[in-house]
Amino acid sequence: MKYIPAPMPPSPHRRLFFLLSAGARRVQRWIDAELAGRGLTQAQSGLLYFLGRDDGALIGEAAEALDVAPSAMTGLVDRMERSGLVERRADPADGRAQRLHLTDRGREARAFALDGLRTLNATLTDGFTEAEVDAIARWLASLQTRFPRR
Amino acid sequence: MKYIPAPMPPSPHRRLFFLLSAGARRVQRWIDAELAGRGLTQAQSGLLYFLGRDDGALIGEAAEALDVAPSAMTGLVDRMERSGLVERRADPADGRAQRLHLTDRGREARAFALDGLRTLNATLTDGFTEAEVDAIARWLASLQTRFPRR
DNA sequence: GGTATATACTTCATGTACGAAGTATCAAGT
DNA sequence: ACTTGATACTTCGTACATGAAGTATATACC
Repeated sequence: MKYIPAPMPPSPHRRLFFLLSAGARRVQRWIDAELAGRGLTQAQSGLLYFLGRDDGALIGEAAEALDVAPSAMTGLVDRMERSGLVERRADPADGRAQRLHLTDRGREARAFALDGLRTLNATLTDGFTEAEVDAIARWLASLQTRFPRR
Repeated sequence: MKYIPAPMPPSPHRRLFFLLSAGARRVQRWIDAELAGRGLTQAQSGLLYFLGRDDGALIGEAAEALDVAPSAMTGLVDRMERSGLVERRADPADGRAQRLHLTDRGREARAFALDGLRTLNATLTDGFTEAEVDAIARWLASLQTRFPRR
């Protein structure tokens, strides 16, 4: 007997929350697949994007800009340093700080990743009016203030 | 020098996608914290919810309903079986199948979790008009069809 | 009945994320 | 100079998610 994938029941208990987390995972999977050819991932594209604008940023700054925990950024940088996309350089003025820099490979990868992100963001607004997109964006942005860190 | 946590730059490259994944993580963290007192997590609340309606479902059916990979469901069930919330029972008619059932503790936990989910979903619509919520819900639901599995 | 394919699930390797706790360094106040 | 506290980062344990590959059982066809 085949299971019919009903898009999660009438009952509203899980409604918006479920749609949000399931939707985010779907999109993430899609961009991950898009980037996989170059050995990149969604999270890595975020750091590449950020460092293209803020080369030499601290790990904590990158974590804040991408809204992840500092410990998550440590791991991300570890993996990206291993694959030669970024490098850590000790800050000469502050013994605690590690400044992040794109490598040449990182800059190439970034160009590729931004292409994918551009396409994705265009697709995401497809079929919705400007007013709707605006409401959606405001709603998503409001989550940042309504569900604060800490 | 203090880093000003600009909510991710003017450039729209990462705009909606970033808001979506960051927003989903924020909300997830919030409900995880809410449930942590009872040793529950967001993902576990999903399975509790589902089994309350579909007790005796197959692992694959649960995976489909919650939109996760079957292998992810295996792990989730492992953890929840360890903490005594659900149990696997071999299907007498099909040697491959494992039917999932809530335990008594699972049923209690479910009631608690649904409370949190109810509150969360109410909060999520706060401050937005019915038309806006409708657009948001339609947009989120559209992700399922626009970014299909596989 | 015997083989081929499909199905249900598990295992493994990898990536991402969190919080709590640890280390090292810097900055302030005394 | 000496604590005291804040800051920058790392490490550790846990949870969750994926895809690829494996095992076992069912089913369909000849």
